Amino acid sequence: MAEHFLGHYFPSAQFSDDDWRMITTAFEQVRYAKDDHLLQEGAIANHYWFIESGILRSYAIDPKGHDLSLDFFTRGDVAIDWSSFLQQTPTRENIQALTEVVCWRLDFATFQQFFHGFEPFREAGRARLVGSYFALKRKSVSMIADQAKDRYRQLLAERPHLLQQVPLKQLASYLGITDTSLSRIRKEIMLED
Amino acid sequence: MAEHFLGHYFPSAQFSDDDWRMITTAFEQVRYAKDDHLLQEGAIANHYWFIESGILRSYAIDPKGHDLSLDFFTRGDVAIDWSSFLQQTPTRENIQALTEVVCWRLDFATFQQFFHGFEPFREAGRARLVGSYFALKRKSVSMIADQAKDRYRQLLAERPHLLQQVPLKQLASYLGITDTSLSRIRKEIMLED
DNA sequence: CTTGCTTCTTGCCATATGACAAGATATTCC
DNA sequence: GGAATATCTTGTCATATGGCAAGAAGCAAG
Repeated sequence: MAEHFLGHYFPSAQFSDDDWRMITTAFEQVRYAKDDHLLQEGAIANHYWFIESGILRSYAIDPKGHDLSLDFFTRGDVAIDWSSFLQQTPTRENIQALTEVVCWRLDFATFQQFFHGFEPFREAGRARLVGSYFALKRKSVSMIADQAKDRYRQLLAERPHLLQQVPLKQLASYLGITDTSLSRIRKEIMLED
Repeated sequence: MAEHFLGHYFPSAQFSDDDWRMITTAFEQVRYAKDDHLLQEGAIANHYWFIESGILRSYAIDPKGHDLSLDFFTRGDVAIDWSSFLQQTPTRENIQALTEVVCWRLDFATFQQFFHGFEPFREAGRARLVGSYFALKRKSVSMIADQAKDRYRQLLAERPHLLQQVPLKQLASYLGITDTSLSRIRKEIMLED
């Protein structure tokens, strides 16, 4: 079986050659330029994207008009608005390319077919969703239990590549603070060690 | 077909009589007394619970030893730690009865059998999970975008029954503030209107 | 009823973070 | 290369919320 990029995402061994071929050919490689939008507020998410390279950001505009970063996606991640995609309801989020991006996308109808048709695909999809849920809960607890400086330290430890490539303002709103505060926190940490 | 409490949870019309009977009989009615624990940190969640009456609370102990309320569950809700249940990994949460509780529980093995065996059961389960994810994301954005007073107002509007029956301290940590602050917020709101 | 125990309120002060505005740097584009 | 823009830093001051401790009020148990 030829080595397909999706082998990084699915345990291909669990599929028959035929099934695996059907699945991989259903994904379409897509490229986006910096600042392109993959999903815009109000639309119904009809795709999701397995990322091969580049950085994506999801964000929402809050009632006061502030841009809030919700998540960042890089190689190995799946960029998706779970609610809009699975419920086929209008999204409140936007997904935007922060760099040039190469990814593989699947549409909802095909996803449904695979989800109901292939047990390993189903388990993998459910595991992704649960993983997202867990990560969100962890972040949510951290927002309450930890100070901003600690949240930044954790991001620094876990996703250092983001800090290089994402503008400070977008990181700040992800951490739940202003860019001004993040700049100060960063300075304090520099002085500490 | 006899009217079963689970009819509130599943669109029973989508199942054949035989399937529906198999599903409903797999659920076991369980009662808990106030302060009983249904799940404790460190355990692997082997059940989830459809609630018929009473109030449950999930909480975690943060690194500083503070008790953080994660969620509340009442009639119509499903009390579950999605991550621990679906991934069969040790939980970091606790689920506790705040009142006497009557509920219907299902174990993981049977859940898996139904999930993979019945498409409507599968869709219903996935919809529940996505619903939880969406609610959590909404709360997460609110923690960043709204002030504590607004979060309290929203809780007051959406789940007023909780405010009557849940101790202020447990509500406060759910809102991400101290009981002292919540007491003050509550007073301010009383004076306003 | 009275003694305890939990829950809730209130006062005083501390602190993390926000708001705004001015510069300072870095980046992009012609 | 230089002008225009976006990004980042820093100062001053404002504010939401926390920490701690003392009471007050409600509840439970003998």
